[in-house]
Amino acid sequence: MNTRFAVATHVLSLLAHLRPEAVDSEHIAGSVGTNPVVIRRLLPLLSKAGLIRVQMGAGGGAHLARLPEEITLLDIYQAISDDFGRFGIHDTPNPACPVGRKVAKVLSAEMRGAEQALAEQLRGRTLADLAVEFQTAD
Amino acid sequence: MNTRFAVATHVLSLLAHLRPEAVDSEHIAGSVGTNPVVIRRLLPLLSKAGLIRVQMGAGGGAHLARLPEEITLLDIYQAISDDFGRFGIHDTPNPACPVGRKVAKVLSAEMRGAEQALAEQLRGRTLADLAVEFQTAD
DNA sequence: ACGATATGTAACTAGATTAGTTACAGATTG
DNA sequence: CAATCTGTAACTAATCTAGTTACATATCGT
Repeated sequence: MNTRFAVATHVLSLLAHLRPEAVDSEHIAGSVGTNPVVIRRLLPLLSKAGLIRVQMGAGGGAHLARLPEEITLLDIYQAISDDFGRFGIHDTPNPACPVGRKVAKVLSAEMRGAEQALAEQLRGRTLADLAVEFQTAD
Repeated sequence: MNTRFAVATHVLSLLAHLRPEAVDSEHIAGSVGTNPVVIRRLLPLLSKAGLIRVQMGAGGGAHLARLPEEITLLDIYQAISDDFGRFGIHDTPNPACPVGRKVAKVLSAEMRGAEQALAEQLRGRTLADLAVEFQTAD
């Protein structure tokens, strides 16, 4: 299973919690429960998306580049998704069949619609919304 | 990549196209461009979901159990999704961390919301809608 | 300048998942 | 009873993910 979205959201929630302090990959990994290298492979993706800033060297680490209310779950989803889409389409349909000839075009349109609905939901939730959830009683 | 949703939708669109004729797995596989066994592994899932009826033996095959306008893409999506979820959650967060302690609960709620938005979009599209797309000019 | 510290990244391993394939038992038809 | 078709087991190859070790590079503080 792909846990990158969960780990990325965990990391950013942690950075929001400790803001504006810079946190190193070992500390983050301790909270996530994984290896620091797994975190260090994730940080460049979040950095390129403009969600965090990372500093190398002694005293370095990662911190949020924006306010928690300005980072949506869609930002995170897009940052860790290479291109887009978790729906795959089979690649060798039969062009001699009326269905096979157009299935790629028809299905990709449907999948775009589905991804769009997913994206709109994620766009409506921010790290600040999640922070409230983290603070409620168990 | 997971192409089961695409293949399942292809199969059902083909059965809608050839309705009410029963189609065997070899014929279906010829349209999809795969091995008949791949299709035969899919048919029981669609059958259990009540989308098709399958008959063994000579002259057998699969045919739609409902009208195309009564089969939604959500029906298909749920039929082929073992339990649920395109999102995975990492399994060993640190319970000593305020974020790690609640991350599974908070994230699963967000993921449910995202899946729900996806489901609502898929619920609004039927095999009959797709049939129109298959019939438009190239 | 230098030593300590932290990221970025390559390389490798193990495990899970997917699709494809062969083979065959069981069901159904005529 | 012979032909046909599904259901399913077993195996392979390819791909993906996470975890791990190792190290080059960058940065800070003294």
